[in-house]
Amino acid sequence: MFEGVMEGHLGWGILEEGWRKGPWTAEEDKLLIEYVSLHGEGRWNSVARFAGLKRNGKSCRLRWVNYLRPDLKRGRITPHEENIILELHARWGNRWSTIARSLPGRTDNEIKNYWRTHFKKKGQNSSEHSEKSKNRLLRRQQFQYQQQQQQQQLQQQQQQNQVDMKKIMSLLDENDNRSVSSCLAMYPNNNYDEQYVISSMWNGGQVAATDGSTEDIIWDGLWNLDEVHANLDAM
DNA sequence: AAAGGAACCAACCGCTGCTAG
DNA sequence: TCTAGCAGCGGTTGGTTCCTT
Repeated sequence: MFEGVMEGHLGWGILEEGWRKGPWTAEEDKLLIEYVSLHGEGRWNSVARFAGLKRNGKSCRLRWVNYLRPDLKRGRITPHEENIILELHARWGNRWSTIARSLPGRTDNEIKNYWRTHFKKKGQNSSEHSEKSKNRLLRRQQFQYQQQQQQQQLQQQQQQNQVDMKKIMSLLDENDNRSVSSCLAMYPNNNYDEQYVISSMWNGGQVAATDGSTEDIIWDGLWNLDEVHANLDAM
């Protein structure tokens, strides 16, 4: 987001007591991802030593938890999630990490930010809420409603895909000698990503890229595997 | 088209609780 | 039991983007 622009900004990207501060660069992200994929989460203070990052453990943990974790959900908070946040905040107050646990893929930081921008201010000066901001809210809600409708359609599609996935998996169990492509051909409903995951799983998780850019594919694969795991958990 | 304000988001800080030695 | 180190949490800040006027 701030890369390049912020790099030269006074006070950002500087070294303080040997630690770099400010926005993360793509290179730093890459190092951190590599470190976590090798050593797992935790022992954040070792990251600097082993990954060659000039970041303290706190900063590394925060970057991973709030931005790099592969199971993070991107995009706006949906009205459904908003309801959950409201309900849980009423119950638990500002215990953001507790609330975040009920919203898979959302971070405490994200929820905290959302609450502050949407509800805290609303509560403070609800009486003086102008017509303008009401209209703005209305438009936003309309937009979110449309998004929700789209998401529901997507979910329906995914549910159908899950059924197909089950069938594919049982077929895989049933007949190890059958080719992946023939299994996939039987269920054309699945999208490319899911087909890719199935192929990866079939190949024992090994991923090969033809153009040499293995990294993106590997991470795409991890993303998709997470989704598959989530789907399997939900079954 | 430009200015101003609101919304969004990444990142830092300080504090607390846990745990190993 | 005490203490140091670490991880995690909530609060806050400040830059960017979006939207309205």
